[in-house]
Amino acid sequence: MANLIEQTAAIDTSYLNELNEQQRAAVIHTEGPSLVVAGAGSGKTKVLTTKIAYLLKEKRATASQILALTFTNKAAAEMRHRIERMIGKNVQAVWLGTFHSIFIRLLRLEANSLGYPTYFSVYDADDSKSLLKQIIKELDLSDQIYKPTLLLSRISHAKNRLVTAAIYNDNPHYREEDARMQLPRFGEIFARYTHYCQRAGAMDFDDLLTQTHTMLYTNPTVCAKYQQQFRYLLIDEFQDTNLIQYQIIQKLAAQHHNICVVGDDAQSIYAFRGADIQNILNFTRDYPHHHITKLEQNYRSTQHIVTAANHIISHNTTQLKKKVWTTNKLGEPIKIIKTRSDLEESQWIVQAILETKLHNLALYQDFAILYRTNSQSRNFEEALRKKNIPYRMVGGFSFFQRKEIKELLAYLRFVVNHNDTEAFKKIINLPKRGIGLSTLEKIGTLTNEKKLPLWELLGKAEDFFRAPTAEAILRFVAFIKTASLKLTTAEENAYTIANYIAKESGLLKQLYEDQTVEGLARYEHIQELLSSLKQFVDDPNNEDNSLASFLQTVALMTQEYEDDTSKDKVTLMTIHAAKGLEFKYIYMVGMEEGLFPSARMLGNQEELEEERRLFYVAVTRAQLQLTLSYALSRYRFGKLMAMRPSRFLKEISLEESTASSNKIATAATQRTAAATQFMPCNNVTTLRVGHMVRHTHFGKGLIIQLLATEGKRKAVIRFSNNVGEKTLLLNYAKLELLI
DNA sequence: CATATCATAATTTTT
DNA sequence: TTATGATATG
Repeated sequence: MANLIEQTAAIDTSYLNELNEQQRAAVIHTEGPSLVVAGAGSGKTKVLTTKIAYLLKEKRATASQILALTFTNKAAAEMRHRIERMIGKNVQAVWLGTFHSIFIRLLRLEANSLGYPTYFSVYDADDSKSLLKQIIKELDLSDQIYKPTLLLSRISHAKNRLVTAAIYNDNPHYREEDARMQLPRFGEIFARYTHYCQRAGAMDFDDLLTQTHTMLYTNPTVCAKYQQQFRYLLIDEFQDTNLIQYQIIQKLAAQHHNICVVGDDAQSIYAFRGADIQNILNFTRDYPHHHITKLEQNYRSTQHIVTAANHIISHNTTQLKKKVWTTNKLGEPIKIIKTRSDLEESQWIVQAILETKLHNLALYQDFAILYRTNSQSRNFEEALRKKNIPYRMVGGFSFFQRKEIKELLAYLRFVVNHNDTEAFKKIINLPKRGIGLSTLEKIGTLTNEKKLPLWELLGKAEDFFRAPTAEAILRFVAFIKTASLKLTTAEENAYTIANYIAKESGLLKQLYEDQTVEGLARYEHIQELLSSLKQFVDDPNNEDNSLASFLQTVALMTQEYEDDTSKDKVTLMTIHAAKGLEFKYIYMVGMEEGLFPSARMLGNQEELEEERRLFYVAVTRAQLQLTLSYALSRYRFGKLMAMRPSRFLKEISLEESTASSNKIATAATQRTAAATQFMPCNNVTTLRVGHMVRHTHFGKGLIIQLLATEGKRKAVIRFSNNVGEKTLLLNYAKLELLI
């Protein structure tokens, strides 16, 4: 017995000892509400994962008593991985996942009482927009004024403030607002959208939150069950939660009150989606007896980077008091690069990566190029390809958003849920069955007029359509029936059924016959989807390996997440996608007014401050070196536009060293701009033996040797005009590269 | 109903 | 510039 205690203690200290004082305080304070304000790079994930391990080992919590909510799938996967490494066993039973995925799990059990089928469909943003387009058409409105994207975001905001369509239409205040926005019929659209989703047995992303909220606030039995079960709640990225998420969390924690929220107000970048930094303040107000810990020591970045980040965020007026500091070394000053065009920018960055890699013996995976918008990636991709540099792009389109994948998934969805209208719209004429736009429109009107569910109406096709159309529809219906019958048989599983559907629908055949490169790739993708489905079915950790469960899981995979981070590649991504990550060398590109901060965000102070927080996030991704670049001209919408440097560049520093190095960089590029293809600056890594350079005092010279002593890089340069050979410190020498 | 051609809008960020 | 959607034609 004594032996056992000793052993446990030994294990505990070993992992708690890796924490600093504040981190440890955050971990061992398990009972009662607790707020952890975690600065960038302060070991937030470490605290969360250690805390879960601590709860399991020390507090004897069972895995299923712990609910840990993250914002992205990637964060959840990473946490699970780290916990498992820490305690050396599988922690599948811990309720660890994104808000949306965990809520789907809760909802599935109660869907019927909420008026949905158990295996409701999940509409992604495309489905929602397509549905809105249909509604706009039905109401005979112009999609120039009633833009689907705009409508969807308004609906989303309403829902996330707990405003349903019914509440919306009852409140004259909203109608006035719509009139002001020149969208007088928005309320009507909202109501119809809600109705159609319900009728299709489908929830959109926001419904996953609102329905969970409804379930917990209206069904005391269900609510009590989960309040009882979840002894410990942990919330990651708390600053990004919205009102509805916060209220759900509160409700779930109402019995045990063991709720630990971790966040950084400086990194709140999802206000556009309804996230509310006020939630952090609300938390301290709602739980007056909370425990608070501030993690302020940064372990990630150099002093230069931490200082710059602090300067940036100090320009925001709304923020919690916090001082991020580090004992890391000073590091390289932050570089600012000016180029003439977006093309040159990409070429310069790629060249700099190659040279930094050589000089510092770095790997490609140590580098990341960050940008504000996905559309900026193209130039960089081309430049990287030209130099044969391996790269990976995070975000953009995910595997599950490929056309062919969505098509097969739509088939599967429709087999599971016969009223999934959006899935139906995708597949009814794929492959061609002679059912076109007018038939589809007629089906839409009929479901409204006859008040028939889609599936029933299809079954009665003969009553409503001419013979050839009706026959085509009935053949389709028969096929779906056969496929869905297999769902109930024991010999079949999700994989075999999907296989059957892919083959018998003609989808696979159609792709197989397409012998173009793209066609072959699409065929491969389908095979890939099928094999991932097989994996899903065979996974012993999977409680529910039904086809429906697979579809719900996959619906939330909107971001590409690859496991092959092991491969040595340069990473390209948006700042949003970079959140939570770190790289030795960060290139933050496109630092231009109108691009970053985005022109759309210049409207008000709050939006500008969110852009600034976004910049803060970008800067704090860097461990060793940060390079910021901007171009004086850029192609946008196919037109060449003149650009000005971003206001954020002025905000990074009042500090001497950085400021002077900025001057150097800028000056050098200006002088060489006219003469060269490239835009070299005082980036010392650009220099090579044999290069001709110009020094401000000594004039033209030839580099005959490059040295590095005591970490200081020097160059031996033979100057013309009687100056002779000089050894110069590259950090200080003002050199201009001549090609 | 299917296909080809033309016009036009788009670039914020994501579960 | 590119991608998507509307329109005209077969």
